Amino acid sequence: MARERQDIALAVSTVIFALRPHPETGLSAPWIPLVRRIAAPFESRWALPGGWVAPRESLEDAAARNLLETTALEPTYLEQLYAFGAVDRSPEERVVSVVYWALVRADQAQQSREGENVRWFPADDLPQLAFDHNVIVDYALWRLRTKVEYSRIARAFLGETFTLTELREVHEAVLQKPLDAANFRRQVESSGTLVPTDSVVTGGRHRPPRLYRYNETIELVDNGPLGHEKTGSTRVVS
Amino acid sequence: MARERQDIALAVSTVIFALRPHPETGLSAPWIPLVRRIAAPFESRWALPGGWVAPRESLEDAAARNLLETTALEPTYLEQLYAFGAVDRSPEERVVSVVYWALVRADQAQQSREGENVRWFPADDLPQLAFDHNVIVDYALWRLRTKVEYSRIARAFLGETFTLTELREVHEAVLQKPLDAANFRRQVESSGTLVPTDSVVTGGRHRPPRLYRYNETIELVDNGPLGHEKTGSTRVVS
DNA sequence: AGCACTTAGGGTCGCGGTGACCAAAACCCT
DNA sequence: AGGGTTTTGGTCACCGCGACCCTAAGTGCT
Repeated sequence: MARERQDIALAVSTVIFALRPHPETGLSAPWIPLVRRIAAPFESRWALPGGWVAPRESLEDAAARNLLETTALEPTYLEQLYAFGAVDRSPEERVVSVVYWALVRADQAQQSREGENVRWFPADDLPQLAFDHNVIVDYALWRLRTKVEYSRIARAFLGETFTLTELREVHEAVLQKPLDAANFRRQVESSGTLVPTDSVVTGGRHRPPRLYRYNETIELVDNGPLGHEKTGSTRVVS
Repeated sequence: MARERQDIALAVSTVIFALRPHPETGLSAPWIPLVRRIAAPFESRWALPGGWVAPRESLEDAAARNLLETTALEPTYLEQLYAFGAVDRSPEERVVSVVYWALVRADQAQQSREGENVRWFPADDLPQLAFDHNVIVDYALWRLRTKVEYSRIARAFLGETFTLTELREVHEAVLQKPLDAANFRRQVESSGTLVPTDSVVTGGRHRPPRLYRYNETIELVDNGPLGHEKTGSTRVVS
């Protein structure tokens, strides 16, 4: 089964989500960082951060590396989204892109050097992007919204401990709709994914809320075909 | 952003499901075809059908083509599963495999020339396969089972029209558990995905069941990022 | 013809989860 | 001390689902 030269370039791109106040509503909403292309094709258009896969790194490692290089971000969550392989996605060259999606905390997003070539945009209000990247972002947004309801990815937007209101606000930001505080509490309590700590947060002019942490002994519903083993050198911080 | 030679081979493999009676229980269950490798690495091991992506064909087209070439099958359903890209998946060469999963009807599976190099196995009882293919099949099976509950993929195992009992038996075969006939009926009826025809099936020694067909006007819940547009020359038969 | 048999198809009922809404608790600030 | 604000718990109607029962309508046998 000898193989001829394929001349198919293998790229990795990542849709990175962080939560920030939306410029219009003022409510927290998903934002993503884009990089401005400085070469053809689609020169000067905004595009997803990405790059080529090195010969001796896994796809996930490539995604994490490109993320770090272009936006200086280390995600708290990273998952494969889809492999895009239409023949005419890129003019001239044949490029297959394996796209990942990632979540970062707001404080991490602050650190990312924003400038002429990297800028954050509200995920629901993007300019026309290079390649098929608008379609990709829409799909990533759909996955984020469906998955936040049955998985535990909201933790990736939060610190080690958090109040139920903070967790609820993450869900509200992702789903873009208000949730009943009391019902939300019961849901997460009965799901068993949360463990109450002994501490509460004082200082607000209201009843001090309890701090919770995630129950590490519970499995994620769906963490892909590779289960839990981290491949290669990727380290997902908790 | 000049790119060096990557020397990463891009392959496509497919997990093909058909329903057949299980050798032990006798009940209908998922089977998949495997091909025997005739070259290193993993020579003489069973493996998923697949091959290299041609420079000017989409990933989906490549999957459909390899399917046809190796097993003479045309799937009624074809969807991307995952891109596997660990560095050491294949000894020697660096191979990234975009894996698809497909559904074929039992009568189609009959046609597939079975022989020394192609054989069907019960999906839950496989030998040790080449590469990471055991993991891949397990993941595909998981996807099939979760998706049959909220999507309409069961139609891919059936003909144009079918009775509710036939549809239920497909679900039972996939989920490997019996379902209540009355409750199943209400579920699919209230979902609106089915349209009753005027015909019934006579000949059985019992009340003749009505034939149904799928409601084409209803959208699939999740058909991937590319929506419904068929890319390239892939023709998925109905 | 009539009866037995078999599957189709419909009815009922209890349970659990969800959402809408209300009420109390606990803290801060004035 | 009292008002304001958020947390936290309670109630209740509703819906979907599963378990279970019953009737409908054919075939084939006697």
